[in-house]
Amino acid sequence: MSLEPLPELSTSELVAQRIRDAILDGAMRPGDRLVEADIAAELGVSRGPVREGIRLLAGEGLVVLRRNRGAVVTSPTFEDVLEVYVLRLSLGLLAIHHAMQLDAATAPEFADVELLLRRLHDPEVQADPLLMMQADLQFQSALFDLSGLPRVTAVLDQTARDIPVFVKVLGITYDDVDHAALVQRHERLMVAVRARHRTDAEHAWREHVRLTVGEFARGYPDAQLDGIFDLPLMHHVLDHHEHLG
Amino acid sequence: MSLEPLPELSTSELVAQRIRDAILDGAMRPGDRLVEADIAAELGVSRGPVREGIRLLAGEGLVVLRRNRGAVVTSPTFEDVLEVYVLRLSLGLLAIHHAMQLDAATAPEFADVELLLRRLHDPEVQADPLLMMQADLQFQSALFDLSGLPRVTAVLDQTARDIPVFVKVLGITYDDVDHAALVQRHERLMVAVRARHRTDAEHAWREHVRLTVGEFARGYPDAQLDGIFDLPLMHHVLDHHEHLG
DNA sequence: TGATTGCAGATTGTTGACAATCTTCATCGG
DNA sequence: CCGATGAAGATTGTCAACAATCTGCAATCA
Repeated sequence: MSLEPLPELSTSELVAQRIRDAILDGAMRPGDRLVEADIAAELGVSRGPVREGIRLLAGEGLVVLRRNRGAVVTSPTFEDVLEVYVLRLSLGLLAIHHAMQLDAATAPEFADVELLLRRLHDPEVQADPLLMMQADLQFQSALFDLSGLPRVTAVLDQTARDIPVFVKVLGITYDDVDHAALVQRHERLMVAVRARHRTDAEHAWREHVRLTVGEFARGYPDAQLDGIFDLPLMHHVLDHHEHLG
Repeated sequence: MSLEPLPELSTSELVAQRIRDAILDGAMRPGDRLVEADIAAELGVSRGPVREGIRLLAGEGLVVLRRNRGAVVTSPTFEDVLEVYVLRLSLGLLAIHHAMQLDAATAPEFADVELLLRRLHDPEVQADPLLMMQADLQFQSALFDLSGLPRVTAVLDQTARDIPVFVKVLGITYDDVDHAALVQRHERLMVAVRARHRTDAEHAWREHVRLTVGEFARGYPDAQLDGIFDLPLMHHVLDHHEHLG
C-alpha cells in the first residue's frame, strides 16, 4: 500500500485558484474589483487568506494592486500577450539549451515530458480548446523543468498561468488551430532535444512561438509583429557578417 | 512650490526592506529562521504586515517558505549566482533591444539613465563597494526600463535585489573590481543604445555580464563557466554556417 | 534496546474587531 | 452655476486572540 502524498494546497493558493477559475469562467471580468470581504464571505473563509491569495495573483500579474484601494482584474492588451511570448521565446530557448545538457537515454525526467507530449494526441483533450491549451503549456513546462534552472522555470510557469486568462479575456479564438501541426512541432522539438541538436531545437521552438502568436494575431489585424521575435537573437548573424566583411 | 510625491512604501514592503538590510548587515545569516512574532515584536508592528513582508521576500527567492513550518533565509550557492546572471544576460539583451526602438534625442526617459550613469563616476560612490554595486544595478534598471516591457523589467529588478544579498552571503569579494573599466563599459553601452547600434550594444552587455561573473568566480575556482553565456544566442552563427556549408 | 506513541512548547494559520484610508455625494460659498 | 469643503459609507490596513500544526522529548511497550 502506497498512498499518494496529499497535494493539499494552502488556503490562499486555493483562493487564488478559485479567482483564476472565475476569470476563465467569465464570472469575473477585467476591471472588476476584488473586494476582500465579499470574496471571503462567498468562499466561507476569513479575509486573511483571501488577502494572501489576491497578493499571489498580483505577483502573477493577473490582478493589479493599488495602495489602500484594493485589487482589480487586469485589463490586458494584445501588447501584453506579445510581451509574454517574447519572454517565453527568450527564456524557453535558455531552458531548452540547458535541458540539452542532460542525457535523454539515462535521465528519468524525460519520461514525464514524453507522457505529457503523448497526452496531446488524445482526441478527448484536443476536443476542448481550453484543455488542449493547458495540456500544451503543461508539456512545455515539463520540458523547461529539465533545464534545472528554478528561477527561469518559475518565470516561464508564471507566464503560462497568464496565457489562458489573457486568451479568454481578450476573446482570442483558437478554435481553428491546427492541433496536428502543433503536436508535430512539439514532436520535432523533442526529437531535437533528445538528439541534442541545438539548431533544430531552437528552430522548432522559435517556429512554435511564431505560429502561436500569428494565430492569436488574426483577431488583431493591426498588431505589429514585424520582427519582434527575430531579435536580439539574430544579431550574431549580422555581427558575423560585419566581421567577415 | 512643487512637493515631492511621497514615496511611502507599504508597511509590508518596509518590513521586507528591513529583513533584506539585516541579511546585508550580516545580522541574519543563511538558514536562520524568520519567526513572525519575534520580528513583529522587534519592529513594533503586528504579525500581519510581517507575514506579508516575508511572502514578498519569498517571491524574490530570498527566503524559502515551508508549509506550516515558517521561513528561513536562503542558502544560495554559486550556481544560483550563475543562474541569475544567465537570466540577466538573456532578458537584458531583450530589454536593450527594445529600448533601442526609442529615439534618444527626443525621449525624455534617457535623462534619468544618463544621470544614474554619471553617478557611477562619483568617487564617494566608488569608495563604498556596496554602494557602487547598488548604483550600478540602479543604472542598469533604468536602462532596462526604457524597453517599456514591464514584465521583463520586473524580473530583472527582482534579480537585481538578489545580487547584493547573494554576494554578501557567499562572501564574494569585489574590492579589487576595476571601477573605471566598469564605468567605461557602461559608457560604451549607452553610446551604442543612443546610436541604435545593435551589435555594439549587445557586445557591451555580454561583455559586462561575462566580466562581472568572471570577477565573482575568482573565489570559486572550480566553477564551470565554460560557455554558459555563449548560448543559446550564438546558435544562429552555427546555424548560418551549416546552411552555407 | 529500539521503535512507536503521546504530550508540552513553540510557531504558523485563521479569525473577527478596530483603525486608517479612500470614494462618493451633498453642502457651502463665490 | 462651479469649484472647494466636509461628512457618511465602503473598503483596506492592522491588530490581538484563538485554532491548527509542527518539533522535540519523554514515556511506553515489545
